[in-house]
Amino acid sequence: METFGDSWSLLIMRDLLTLGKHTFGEFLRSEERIGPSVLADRLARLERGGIIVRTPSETDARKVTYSATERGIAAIPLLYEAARWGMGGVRMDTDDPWEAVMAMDRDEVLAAWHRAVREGGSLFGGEESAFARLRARERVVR
Amino acid sequence: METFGDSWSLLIMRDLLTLGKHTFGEFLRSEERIGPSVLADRLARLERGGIIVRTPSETDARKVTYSATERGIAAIPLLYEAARWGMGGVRMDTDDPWEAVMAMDRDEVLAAWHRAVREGGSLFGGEESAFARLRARERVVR
DNA sequence: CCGGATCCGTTTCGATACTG
DNA sequence: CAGTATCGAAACGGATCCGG
Repeated sequence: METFGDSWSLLIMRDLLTLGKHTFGEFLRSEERIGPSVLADRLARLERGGIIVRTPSETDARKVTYSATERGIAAIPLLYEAARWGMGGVRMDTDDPWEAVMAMDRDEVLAAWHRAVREGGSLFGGEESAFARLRARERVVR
Repeated sequence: METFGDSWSLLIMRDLLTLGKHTFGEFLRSEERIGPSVLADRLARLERGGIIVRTPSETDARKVTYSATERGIAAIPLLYEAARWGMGGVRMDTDDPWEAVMAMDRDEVLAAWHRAVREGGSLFGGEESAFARLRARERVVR
């Protein structure tokens, strides 16, 4: 609960789990403009907390990727509810992917999201995103 | 999402919705020792955000109570998931009421919790707490 | 008394510059 | 590109004071 009381940690987890960001630079270029020193601090904290893992590339020392541990993945329902609460039930932007997600079955969304992250993906990011798969499946069901 | 990135606001909402605290003094005497200036600031912010309402007593100006708006009540699922994540699936204290809650059906807990708060109660606080009712019902079902 | 404002030393932030 | 160094500005939080 300590970690999610900090807004930057929350944002990092959001970028990691919903947008599929993995590198220092990607987090740095987030919408909210986090400073590099603060980012480094929060990444270290999250790592110490067992929520993310830092894995430097063996070939190129400059390349470091961050990914969620099982404990980090377990925070997905929390992010889901945070997003739902943040939207406030208001239907403003029909092109917003979050809108589409919230219209789907909660359990199915969470299951697909979990699976995607475990396979190195995320909710929205990448070609094999949970969102893309859910949409494809939705089309089949109809 | 802004409001729940702040740990004090989060704690205030927790005290309000799970422990049934309603007054400045009660929040002040919370486990985490929030300072009066910060508390006043956060209460004002939450009020401006339409998440809580401040209602001074008409008879006694010293008595002021804070309660959750519909928007604040809508944050209950978020608190539920935060609590669940915070426990980390670990079974440490069998007397912990949160443990008992997590063993119950999610939908039923959320429904009872919502109802209790709307009636001026909370999850754990007070005689007519959602928890007390859920336990009573559980005993009947068996 | 109780809700809150004021004051003040300390911590944290965030932005830019810099290093390997 | 990943991360440090630095520094002024802001926020914190703890103690104390004030008004109804």
